[in-house]
Amino acid sequence: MASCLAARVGELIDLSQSEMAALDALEQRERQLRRGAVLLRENDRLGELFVIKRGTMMSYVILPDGSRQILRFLFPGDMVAMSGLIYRGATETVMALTECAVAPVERSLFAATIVDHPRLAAMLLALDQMERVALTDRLAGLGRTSAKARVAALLIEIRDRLRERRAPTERSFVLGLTQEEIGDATGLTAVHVNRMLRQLEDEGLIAREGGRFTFLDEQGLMRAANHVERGGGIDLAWLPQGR
Amino acid sequence: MASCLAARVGELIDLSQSEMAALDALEQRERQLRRGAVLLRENDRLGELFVIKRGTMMSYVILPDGSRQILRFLFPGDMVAMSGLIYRGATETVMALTECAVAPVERSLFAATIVDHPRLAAMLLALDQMERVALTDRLAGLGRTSAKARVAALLIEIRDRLRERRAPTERSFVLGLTQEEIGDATGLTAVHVNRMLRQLEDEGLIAREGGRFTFLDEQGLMRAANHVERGGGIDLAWLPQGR
DNA sequence: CGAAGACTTGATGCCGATCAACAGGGGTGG
DNA sequence: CCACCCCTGTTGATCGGCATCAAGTCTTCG
Repeated sequence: MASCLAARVGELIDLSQSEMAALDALEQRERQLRRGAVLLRENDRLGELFVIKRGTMMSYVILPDGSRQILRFLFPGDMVAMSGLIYRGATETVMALTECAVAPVERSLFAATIVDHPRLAAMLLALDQMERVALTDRLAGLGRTSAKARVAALLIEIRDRLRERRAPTERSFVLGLTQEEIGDATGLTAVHVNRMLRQLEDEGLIAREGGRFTFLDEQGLMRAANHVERGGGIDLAWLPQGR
Repeated sequence: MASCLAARVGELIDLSQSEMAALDALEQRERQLRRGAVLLRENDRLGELFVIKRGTMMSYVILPDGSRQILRFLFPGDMVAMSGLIYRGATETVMALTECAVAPVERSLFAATIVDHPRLAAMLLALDQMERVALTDRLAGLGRTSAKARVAALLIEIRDRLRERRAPTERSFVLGLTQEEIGDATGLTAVHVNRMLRQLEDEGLIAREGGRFTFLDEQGLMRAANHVERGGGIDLAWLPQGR
């Protein structure tokens, strides 16, 4: 399929021909990234933003004391470096977790798309809000939940994101993260992440073999994670007419 | 001044007459809130969003175990319940910290504004990004910094937000939060917040009298907070033409 | 085959939570 | 107008969760 952005947006609304063409146009160019490659580094000046076409990435910041906080995991159809819309320098580092392909988008082209397609502008705002809610959920997790809950929540989040684009029938999935990375995302040490995974395993909530995870007791895992379901009720009736 | 949103956006770009009128139109209605009043509760169905006109508010979630995580503090010109653009139910509770006035905005009017004024739509995206960056900074703080750093960072953040709209010359400010609220924002207990404030005081970084704070050693406080300056370099040259 | 990275497990220590007690103050009702 | 009470702030004592340090295994890749 041509446009990953169109696929993402198309799950929420029916796109017009010209809207689809506009989104396609954003992803004309393509750039390959090898596993571990850095797409952009904090404070890099950047004149473009990116749409992820294939693979998974992550973004993070490094604090003065050298510790790392992973901010988000990125999947096909996600936009990267949107904060470049306002800040001159990148606010986070973005790195490929797997082989990836991204589409660079000039800011001027982005602006033109907003002007020509108001409904797409509204959808971008809406997608931003979904991401903001995901961020606040994680914020609440970091501030107020136990180590076990945070690890469980991360497993669920990644599984759900992977499912969006793959067969939802798969009983298991490959996480694709080291325990150190899980720790940097959840605010824990790699050692403690290991213990929490073992505990989840001992309690019969998950199974592991290599990097592959299986949820044995999905209900129990959700409970352990303090998981809040957000699916219930998307409402886009207010959107303007498509063009 | 009529429109708080116009004031906020106007700090970043020069608005046209018709853009200013459009933003004014969003804030026609006004609703008063008393200190402690709840504007909306998590899971409330809502058909509108709000612009804060006067006062300060906060938004939070309550976790299954009863603990509270404060997600953001809201000031005049901020938009509330933008996540209502996509979720049918509110994702956070919003409460007034002081006497407040808010302007309810119908989603349909919001949509019309986006269509008529593409540059305003782009600015809303940009403002969203500023907020997203603030959120990720706080995420990194919660995940990776000490209790003292988090409290110091909160003091700086609130001071800066208050300064945007008041005399930047004031040496001191009224925080307007209880220590319990500081704790719920930083992921700490009220007791420990108290100790951290005392420590900052003993180290000569801040002074307190009643609810009024003074920064005695701003450099030292920033260092203690792991503060990252984001001001350096706003770039909005890519924006489309105003109408 | 060697080396580096990822995973695992145990021992110990510290930061921040929890429990507890008391002081001050402001609002409310009698 | 006063008495009471609840909320907020303050400080001490103790506890526990997660970090830190350390050692060893397994895997992967050059």
